[in-house]
Amino acid sequence: MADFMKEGFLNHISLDCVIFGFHNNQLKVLLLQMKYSKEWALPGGFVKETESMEEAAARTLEERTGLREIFLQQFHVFSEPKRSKINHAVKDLKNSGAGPDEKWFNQRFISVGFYALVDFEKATPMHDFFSEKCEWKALEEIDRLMMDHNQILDKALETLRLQLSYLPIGYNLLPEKFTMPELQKLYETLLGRKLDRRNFQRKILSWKILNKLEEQKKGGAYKAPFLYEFNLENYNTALKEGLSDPM
Amino acid sequence: MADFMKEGFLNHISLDCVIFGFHNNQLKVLLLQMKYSKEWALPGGFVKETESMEEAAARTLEERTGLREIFLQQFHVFSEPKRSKINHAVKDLKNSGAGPDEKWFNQRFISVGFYALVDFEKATPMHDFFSEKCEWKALEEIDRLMMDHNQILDKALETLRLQLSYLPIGYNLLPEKFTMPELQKLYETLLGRKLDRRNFQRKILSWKILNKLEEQKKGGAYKAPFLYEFNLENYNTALKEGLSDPM
DNA sequence: TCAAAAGTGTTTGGTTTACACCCATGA
DNA sequence: TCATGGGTGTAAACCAAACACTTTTGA
Repeated sequence: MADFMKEGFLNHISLDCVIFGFHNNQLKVLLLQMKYSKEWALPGGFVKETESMEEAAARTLEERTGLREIFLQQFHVFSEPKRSKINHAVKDLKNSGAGPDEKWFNQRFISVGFYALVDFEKATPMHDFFSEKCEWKALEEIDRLMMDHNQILDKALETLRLQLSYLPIGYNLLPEKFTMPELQKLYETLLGRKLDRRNFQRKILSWKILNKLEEQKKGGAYKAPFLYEFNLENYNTALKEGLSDPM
Repeated sequence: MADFMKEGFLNHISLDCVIFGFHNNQLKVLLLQMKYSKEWALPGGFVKETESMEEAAARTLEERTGLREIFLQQFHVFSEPKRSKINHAVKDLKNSGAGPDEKWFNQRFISVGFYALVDFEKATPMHDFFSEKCEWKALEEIDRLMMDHNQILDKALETLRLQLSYLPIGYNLLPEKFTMPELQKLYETLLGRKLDRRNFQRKILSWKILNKLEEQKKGGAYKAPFLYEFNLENYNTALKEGLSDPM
């Protein structure tokens, strides 16, 4: 493990991933708990000499979740010289006797933030060499994170909310088939407020990114809601061209 | 000049600035012409060990224009491993006998793109050590740029257009006092389409970011338009909080 | 048969778009 | 005096927000 410290990875450059999932009507984020300090942190990674940032982020995402071909987007660069000391000094590896890692982690990193939207059910959380746990945490239960990771998370959320108005969201966050109330819950959770059922449905349907299917949910009590799936062709078009135009 | 090659600057990390100005009803961009290859390029820079990316970008902007306290914002990271070879190999410094610079420029750079909006009249274009000219170019007259700088410029424009719908724009791009038709021309140029005079005025005024002044323009033929200035207090509030909310 | 959730349509109000007339100025 | 650009108001169209009734289901 220690050999990547010297060869093959670019100095000074890292990335952090804010991986969002949706479960039990809650927005969740995948976090790692570090081995020594027990601090919680966003999954991060470094960039190989042959990779673009996007490829490095996709690799990191795959290493932590097993997932590929995921919506993954850079949203901000975090570059304060003291950013590694923002919450408290990194007691973790620096004082852990980790040996050759120490030099690597002691350098200054400029980190590119990425966010990803993944299917909670399909992800298999896997921790890395420096952490002992990898878990989904609901937004509300997230407290202090390592370094400036709280800021990174906040910025990711802010970006996600902004994108909600001009990009389709939901594919990768929801299972293949889902109901309109489920999709609405997702939007409500992301926006942090209630939406009108009927107006929501009208608006979403006007985007033509859904295919309506048959009935469902013997499991659920009360009237069975219809199932929908994303119309990937239209969905991807909307991803490229946006849902509405400015001004 | 050559000493920064080794000490004080971070390896692998650079920044490029897309500096927009507005003059003669045209959107212009500040470009450098390189000494040897004669290629045109965006002004770029590197990051000192003690600087954030934002500070490095502000320094670069000041070095090329003499301006400080300018609207300056990161918009994307360009990280393709081969990005320096996208238009054609950098014949420039690599084959120029520049000596110690050669190693520095031959490394792979991950570049953070920034864009700035500046007052054309106040800027004093100054070229750097590697270039022989620094000039404003209207968008239409910009042809082939060095490396991936065409992509960087395109992405900057795209970002600027998006921001137009939720951020106030114009302060720093226009002189202190300006007329409504001038502001409209700016918007039309940025958006690339004509807008209705009356609707435009109503919309802008509803944002409460302008102060109306007295008459003007003995210089101009025909009816003299009113002058406006930005109401900085409201302008800055709008910058922070946005002009409209999504969904 | 009732409570809770889901399906659907209509009314209303605000915003955006389209459009026309008058005024000031220099040629 | 006329062509050009600038100032202003109003009607129509469109979209978003508010809202109510019916259906289904399990208890």
